[in-house]
Amino acid sequence: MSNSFPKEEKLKSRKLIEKLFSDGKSVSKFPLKLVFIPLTEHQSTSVNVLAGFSVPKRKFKKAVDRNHIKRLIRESYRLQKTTLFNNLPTSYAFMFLYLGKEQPSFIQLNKSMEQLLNRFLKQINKQ
RNA sequence: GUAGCAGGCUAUCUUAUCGCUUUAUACCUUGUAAUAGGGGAGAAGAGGAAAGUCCGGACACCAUAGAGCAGCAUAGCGGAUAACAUCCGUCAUCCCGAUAACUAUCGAGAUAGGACAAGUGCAACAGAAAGAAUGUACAGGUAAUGCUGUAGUGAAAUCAGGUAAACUCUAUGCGGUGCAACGCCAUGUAAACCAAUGCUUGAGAAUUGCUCGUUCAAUAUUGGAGGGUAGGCGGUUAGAAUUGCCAGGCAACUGGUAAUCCAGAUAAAUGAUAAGACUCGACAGAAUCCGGCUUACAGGCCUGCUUUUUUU
RNA sequence: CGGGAUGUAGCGCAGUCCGGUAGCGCACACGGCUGGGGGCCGUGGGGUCGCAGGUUCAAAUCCUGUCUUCCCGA
Repeated sequence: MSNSFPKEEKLKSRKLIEKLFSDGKSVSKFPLKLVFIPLTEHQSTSVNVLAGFSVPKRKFKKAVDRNHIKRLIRESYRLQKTTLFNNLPTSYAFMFLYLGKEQPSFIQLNKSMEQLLNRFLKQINKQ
């Protein structure tokens, strides 16, 4: 049950996304980059994290490739988000970006995701 | 059997676990009930090109949608179609191959294929001369003359010359904007909206590129409830639909009948892991919906024609 | 979803409207001026005009299709 990734946990609001890119901070571990921003109280719901995924069109011209990479990232996030939620004090909005130029394998992506989330937690705890 | 060409069909599969989108019965809770909330067994879930956006429609709104000009598109003839620049048939012209022999027949293919007997323009080099023109050599001819033939230049040389994928003319068609169209709800700022009345001006503004025409029009009073904002719902998938059979037609296609329901997302749903099979898997991801065209593309299957080999 | 531009020599551009010779600058090669370099002067080489097809006697130019790159609007 905890591994599911329903609609409510997806980042959908256009305003929130714009605010995320203008005011948000970022952590990166090649080939992934995470942009995040804390959610204010009235924005936060029962959900811990709102997450979105993006692959630039400039690097992957074919829609099939972009879709596939987004699916891989989403799958990797879905499998690892439980441990993240256990250590999070407040709610956040996430946007994952893919920076690489080639099609990744799921195993590589999974490792990168693990390291990326650890770096994120460290940065949070410093503050 | 082999190789090639053309056309059509197909587009890896199986199992388990975790997850995504749509739909959803039983069930649980509140409640008299309608209903509301929870729940989630099961079912369904990208393409032949979903692509390029090159044509044609459907559908929606705009009443300043009218008239004229301009502009754009099409172009043998006949048919199909909702419509088309698509498709089918056919004629003509051109090209290739075979037969046959200097002219036809057969097969395969290509064609933006109306008009230069309305006007305007254009034709490098060569050539006397490229269109209100005339001339060299030889020959012929005349009362006389480029009057006639041949040579020569050129893609084209006197003939109602060529050229319209040159302007143009003829015929036919085309209102504009596009689902982010458009309708509704919620939130909520503010007087930027609408109607009526009255007043002044006819300046200015609006529209399809232009003209005509048309419409609006400062401010004030009264009345109405509108305007902006991508937050949500509808539009949104049952259709010029698919499949089978029968009938009509040379064909494109049409009619009848039976059965079926076959994606509907909205930062945007198909993936991951493990195992197995084979021929080892190409190009590639729906976004309002259809009909075409074009482009990309591994393998497999079917049909027809041609080449060559073997057997009868 | 809609609209527009671009492609010509190694690089940057003109020529395309209105069809007949492909040109300019930088760079490159050779020669000269100088004792040498730089600089200047002269000469020269180098282009499938993105690709395919068509119209035409003739196409970078006209027409059709297609590909690449880039930009704009919602």
